[in-house]
Amino acid sequence: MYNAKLAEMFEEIADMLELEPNATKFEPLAYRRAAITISSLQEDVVDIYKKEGIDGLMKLPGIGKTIANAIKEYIETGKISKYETLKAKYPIDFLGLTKIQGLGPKRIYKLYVSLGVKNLEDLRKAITEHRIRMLPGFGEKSEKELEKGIELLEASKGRVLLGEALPEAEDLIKKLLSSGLVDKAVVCGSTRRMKETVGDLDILVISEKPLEVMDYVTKLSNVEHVIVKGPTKTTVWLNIGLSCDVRVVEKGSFGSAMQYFTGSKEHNIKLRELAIKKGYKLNEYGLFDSSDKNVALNQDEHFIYEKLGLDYIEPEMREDRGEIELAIEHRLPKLIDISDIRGDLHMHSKHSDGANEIEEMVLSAIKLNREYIGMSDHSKTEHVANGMSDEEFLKYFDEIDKLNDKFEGKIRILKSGEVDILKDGSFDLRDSTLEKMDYVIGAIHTNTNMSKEEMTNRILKAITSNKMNILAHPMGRLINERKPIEADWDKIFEAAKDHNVIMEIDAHPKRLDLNDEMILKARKYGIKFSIDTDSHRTDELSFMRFGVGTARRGWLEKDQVINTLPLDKILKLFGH
DNA sequence: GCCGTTTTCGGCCCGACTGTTTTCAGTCG
Repeated sequence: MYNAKLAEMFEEIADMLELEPNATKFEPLAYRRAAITISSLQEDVVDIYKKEGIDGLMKLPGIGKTIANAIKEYIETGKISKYETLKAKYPIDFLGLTKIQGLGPKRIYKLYVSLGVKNLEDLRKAITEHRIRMLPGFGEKSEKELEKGIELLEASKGRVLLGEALPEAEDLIKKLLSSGLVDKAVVCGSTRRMKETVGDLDILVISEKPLEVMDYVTKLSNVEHVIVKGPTKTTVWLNIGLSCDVRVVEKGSFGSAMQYFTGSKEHNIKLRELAIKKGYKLNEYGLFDSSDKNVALNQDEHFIYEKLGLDYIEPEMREDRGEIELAIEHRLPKLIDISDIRGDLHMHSKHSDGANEIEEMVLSAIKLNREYIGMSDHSKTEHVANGMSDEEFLKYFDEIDKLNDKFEGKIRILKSGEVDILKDGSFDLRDSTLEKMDYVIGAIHTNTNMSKEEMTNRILKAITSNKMNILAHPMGRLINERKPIEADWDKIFEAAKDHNVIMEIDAHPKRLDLNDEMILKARKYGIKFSIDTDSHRTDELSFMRFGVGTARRGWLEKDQVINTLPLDKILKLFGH
């Protein structure tokens, strides 16, 4: 997969072009846009090139003849001559150095020319020797800022899981609201878009006392230190290893500010271009007409989209993946909502690796108003998870029967199991055991490094066996920890459609599997999904919102998700 | 360098904050 590498190279070409005196300032922009396109691509550029050649590449947004040819050159020779030429002139590690807060191409070049700084190590040395404060355009303060920047970079865990970021944001908002200084406080940015990982928190505040809010934020107990502080915008470093922007606007701008700070950047750029075409200017303060009058004063986000001729686009869809075009044509999907969820089909108990008894899970589900849950503890191959044998599953089902008697009328507990799909595509339980389940969840936990072809055949065999109803966490990845398995997903989704096998959207914040991009791919096959929490303890049943957020990012509607069905319909779906 | 429901030429999103500047360039999101 060359996508990531190519995106990095284009990013560096852009950095270097910013230093070229005779390059227009729009040329770097073009390379940055190409980098974004390629890094967010679901398909391998090599596949696109093999299938459709240069023309296929040129169909991608922001990629024209020159950049398409550069991609071709890289695929065929492993090099891009433009990159090589520039790199010979600027032998600097831009990729590493631009990661430091406050350091961009121009200042990096200054450091190179005057101090010979080429990389992070050189920079560190120059700082210790106090050589930076001597430079024109730099001072003692800049030197200290860079030192801090390196520290921050090293302390940063990179992108934080949505499951950590969202609760942290909610905590900050609670504090702000109880401060008595703010009228409104909401989370925006990628957290509001429910992106699986979050680079920083964006919090938008309405207040009559912005200066006091800024002071209040910098003094919060979870703030480690202040990165920037102005009259309306403050950036702080939180002790969970994440930075947080707090921005104050006036009441009348709340709608446009929410739109602006929710992003994504790509979505916003497109929206602002559209605004210009319609004779407006869109920014965080409002939507301004040709006489500079804010027509969106005191209006909400819906108004802005409407004024630009679009249907309202839900935050989770705002990624410039075609949603703006659909909104113009009034063809947006009506996204599933958390309130549509009636059941939760995947969870564990003390019978395998869960922390609670079945009954405790049941009580927790009742509190969440679930109509039904599915108990699905591990099967025997999962030794480390204390997986159950056929005999143990029979006892498990007996216990569920008793609990169903006890909780009749309150909730229905379905019998299932997260059954291992073995290396050869068979299951590790007897057919007679599988038949006693209301539905069967199949999962791959072992031999995850098989070749793409072997893995595909393994999964296809399980799907076509007609013994399995749901494929659990299909990609098998753990965010920031474990790579997904390799498989031919087109073949898998096609078979799933033919054999009525449901794809899971595992809502655990570490998994979110299928992820948004794969859901977008899978939905085209017309298959159904199940959003499951895969809970291992009672409090994890609340992970449902992360799964629903991911489904919404994958443009799913209510009727594409089976656990929005009432009990009788879902039993019918499983053939009962 | 890319792109077109005003355009194949002439545009290209927009504003906050910082440091070292006497009026702004660089960086960020």
